[in-house]
Amino acid sequence: MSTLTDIRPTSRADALAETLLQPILAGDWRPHDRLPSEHALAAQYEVSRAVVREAIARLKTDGYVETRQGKGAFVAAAPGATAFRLDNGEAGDTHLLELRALIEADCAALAAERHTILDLERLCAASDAMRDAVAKGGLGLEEDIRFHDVLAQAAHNPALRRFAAFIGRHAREAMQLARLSRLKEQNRLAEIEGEHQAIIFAVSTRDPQAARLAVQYHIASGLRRHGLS
Amino acid sequence: MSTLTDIRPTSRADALAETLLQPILAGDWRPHDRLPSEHALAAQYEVSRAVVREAIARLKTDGYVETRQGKGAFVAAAPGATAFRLDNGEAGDTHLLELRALIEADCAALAAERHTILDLERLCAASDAMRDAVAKGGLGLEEDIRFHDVLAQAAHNPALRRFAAFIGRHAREAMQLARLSRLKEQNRLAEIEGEHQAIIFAVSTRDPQAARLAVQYHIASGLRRHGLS
DNA sequence: TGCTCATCAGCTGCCTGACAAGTTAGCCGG
DNA sequence: CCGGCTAACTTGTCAGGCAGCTGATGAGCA
Repeated sequence: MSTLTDIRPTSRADALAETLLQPILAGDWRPHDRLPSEHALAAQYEVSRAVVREAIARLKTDGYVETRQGKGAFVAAAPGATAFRLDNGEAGDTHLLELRALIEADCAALAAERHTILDLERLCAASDAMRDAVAKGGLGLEEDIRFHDVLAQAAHNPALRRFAAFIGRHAREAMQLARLSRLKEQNRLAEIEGEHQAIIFAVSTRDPQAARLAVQYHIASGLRRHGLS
Repeated sequence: MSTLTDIRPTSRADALAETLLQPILAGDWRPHDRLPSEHALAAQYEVSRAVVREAIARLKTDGYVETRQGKGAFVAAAPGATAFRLDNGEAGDTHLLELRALIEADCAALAAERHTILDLERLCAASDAMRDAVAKGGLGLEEDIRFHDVLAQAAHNPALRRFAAFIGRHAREAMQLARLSRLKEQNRLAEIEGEHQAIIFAVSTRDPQAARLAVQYHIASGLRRHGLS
């Protein structure tokens, strides 16, 4: 009945986890509903109990199901509430890049309001480090990441900073599809430097709106540089 | 050597996953490093291979390790990049509530630029539904969630909408600690209705800045109503 | 010497069967 | 009718084994 034994996209456990997730996402299995027992699932999908356990373990870590020894497995009260996951197909999505731009702009706006002297010094240092890296012939990718993290740090909101790092990493992966290295040939790395300076200036003048606009321009320019706009 | 067999915080697999996560987070195990084999880990921590497999499966779904059949398990290139997870202790954090306010404001700003007639109709319908629910003596919690989701939908960015739902759920959990039901006694549910109307108006006039401010005021008022500001 | 290729040890993926521990429902005796 | 006990579930854990894949080793050949 099942095709799990025939096609194997990844592993049996992954496939089964995906299969079991559907009724939960679709709402066919409501919160607090009991899932079939591991034994029943193993029989139904023609896999061993170990595979079922691994699939359920994955759904557990994602917060979709909860298990209690002796009682069974249940759909969690708030399915999917523990982790925010980006689909693989979503990488490279323009919506993802836009979300990153919004978050970074929020970081800049908050940074404009709350930054300390130390934050400004760190921002300048990060910008200088990137300029040096570019001057030495590198791409300055690590330094660019560092600059944006320092900006997020200046917003003084750890949750925001963590999410900015998370979304930024995915957005960068998406952009790498567009051949980062060719930026070097076109000598456009200097543009980035100038945009970073504009962000620092907007933040230093404690102008949230200007900081937001500076970041939005910076991200949009990045997309244009990568031919993604 | 190990205490896993003595104390059991949750399950052996959970405990082992936590144990194995530490060297990764601390940087002792660098990306692309190979983990000890399942057999070696089972011997080292005095558990069965099934427990080791389940622990590693959990680290896999969180994106900390990758496994390849015949080669072994390796620290992922970008540990923790696949899922954004909120610690339990973070619920109720003011930083989390602020992050939610930023995201909702972004939703409103985008909605102001991109909303369609249908979006406006849905917004009004959601607002009406909440007013009806309150009129009938309810709290209108479900309807309130619906209103904010419709607003996020009007931004026409699925990734943003998903994250808004994710962060909103956590923020609501945090606020429930502050006894939502006492809002009813103080007859403050009408305030929410008015603030929703203000958001709808700002969106309908296609004024991103006004929409952003309207949401920020709405969230801040919500915090004040719950005594969290 | 240098190259090719078969063999093999080790690893993960998966399976089977079993026991331990917790829960629940029903039966039985009072 | 009620309370306690048992039996039949459930998940958690264990042991052992086979299959498929990988990398290295070493024999054989040019």
